[in-house]
Amino acid sequence: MTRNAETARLLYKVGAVFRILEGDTFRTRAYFNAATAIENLSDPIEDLYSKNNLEGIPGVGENIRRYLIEYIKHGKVRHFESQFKKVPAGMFPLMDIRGVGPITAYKIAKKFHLNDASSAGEKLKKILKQGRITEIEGFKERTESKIRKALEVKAGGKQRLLLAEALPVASLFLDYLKQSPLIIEAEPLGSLRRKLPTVGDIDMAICSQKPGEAMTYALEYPEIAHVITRGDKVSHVKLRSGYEADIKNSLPNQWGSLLQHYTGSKFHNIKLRTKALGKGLSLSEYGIRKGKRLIDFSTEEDFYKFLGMTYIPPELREDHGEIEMAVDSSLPILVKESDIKGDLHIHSDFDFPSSHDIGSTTLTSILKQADDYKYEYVGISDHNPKYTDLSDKEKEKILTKRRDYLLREFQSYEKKVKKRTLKLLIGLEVDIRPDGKRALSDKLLDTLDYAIVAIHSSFNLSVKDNTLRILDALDHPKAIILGHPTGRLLNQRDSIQADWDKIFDYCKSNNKIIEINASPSRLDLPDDLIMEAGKYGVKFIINTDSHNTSQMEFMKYGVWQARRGWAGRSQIINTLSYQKLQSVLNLEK
DNA sequence: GCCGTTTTCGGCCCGACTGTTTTCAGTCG
Repeated sequence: MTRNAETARLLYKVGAVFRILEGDTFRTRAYFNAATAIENLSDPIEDLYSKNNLEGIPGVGENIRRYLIEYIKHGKVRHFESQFKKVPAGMFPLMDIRGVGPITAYKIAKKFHLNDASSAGEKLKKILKQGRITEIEGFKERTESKIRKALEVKAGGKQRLLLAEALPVASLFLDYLKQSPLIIEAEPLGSLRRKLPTVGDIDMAICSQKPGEAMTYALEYPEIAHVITRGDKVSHVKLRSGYEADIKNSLPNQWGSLLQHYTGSKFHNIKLRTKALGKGLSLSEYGIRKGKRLIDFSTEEDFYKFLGMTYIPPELREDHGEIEMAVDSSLPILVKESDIKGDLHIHSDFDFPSSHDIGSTTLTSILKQADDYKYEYVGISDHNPKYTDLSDKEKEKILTKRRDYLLREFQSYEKKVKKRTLKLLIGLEVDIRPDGKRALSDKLLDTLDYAIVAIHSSFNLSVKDNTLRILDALDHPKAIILGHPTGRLLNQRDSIQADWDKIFDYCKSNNKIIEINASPSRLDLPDDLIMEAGKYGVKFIINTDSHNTSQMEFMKYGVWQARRGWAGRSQIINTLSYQKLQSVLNLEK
């Protein structure tokens, strides 16, 4: 568990205790809100603390901030510890079960003396087996079976899905839904629609004149393993693939309100509704209530327009200032997939002693794919030759051979298609060594059109060392792109620690380009850092890092990621024409 | 406990679904 997740969990626990001890739902909500906000931070909370930035966390006020500082400094909070002693510790793990909140967990833990967090789960299973849950007042057989079912679902649960794993699952579901004449429209919702790099479950909206019948049809989807909750308006199911899905239902005249409501994010909606309340308007998935009148919205555009705002693209709906800017009509015009004119991070199948994996498809098929996408240029950037084991002479030989091979293939492709529109650039992805040296000599670097420098080892260095090694590695005219900057692998490896302000400042001053790596398991730079870099005026390039031709379609994930970071076309250099790109990369004509 | 285009006091997004009761509490997103 990351430090942020641990901190969030602590606050959830405290909130739960206040719910039990004082019945104060608002104080509980305050702690839960703070916990959610910290969970969603992408900077580690200790970094914010050391930069004196804790004030910026929404929902964290003076009191919680003080407790957080105590927690960061000492690993615990005295006030919290004394509160925890007043409830059985076994209640907390029970709250991880769907449908079990603070009060249910407390009642179970209290009744059966679950005073130890580590054994509470096993003890609960035993109690369920013996059918003893009904000994608690107000708990009948249905509650018992609900908890039992939730435990089964939890046991078969999976971690968050990559967006690229979720979209195909969603798309099959959409195909099924759209087959029915009852269903006029179907759309993904939630984090899937906001294009978060990972999503928790697969939410679907359906639009029908006969919502009840449409829901019945949706629940007959053969991929549904079982229905967890079922309603005319909302149902929750578990798919055979192990993933959970929500299905929401709407009439056509309320379709816009429904999409808006369930696309979220939660923070975006809370801000929107709080602001609307000030004008005497109450927002819901059914529309906007003004006094006794409910106003319908069949499109989201009309919904936002009624509130005096321009349309806010789903990728921006995180309460990062988009609501205020939509009121002023000052939202940025975001980059689109059709703006992209090339991809400079593609690995070819040229076979040599490479420091990392080589690509698996020929240059010809890469060029053909690029032509299909109507690109103006592609750049091949294989990994550098092995750093050790090879002499500089041998490396030079390899790189010359590679250049000859690529040019020969390129010319033969041009002849075949009888046109000369697509341009080829020959680059290289060069390792940043732990000490900041590049894994290629300056002399060989000069033979390239450009180099992408990137970290591939020693991810756990200090903030200072990582910052220094990145700045050192960029200090050469050909080392112009910083590849997958944080090195994160979603669900697998955290981002490196570095002083990003310093790096962005350097990039802006020295015309270095930051890569937004579109590989679905990377999506690196993270969205909040894209926003941060954007404030410095740094330019980006969206690259796929393709190791075979089929991965070139990942460009759309990079574009979505850029949009989540508020990036417009003018900030992305691979929206430029080839001529302008040459000047950005300092290429001789 | 948080927070401010009715505010430093007095509200706190909004509604669905479930279970146990018949008007509501708990949980979820």
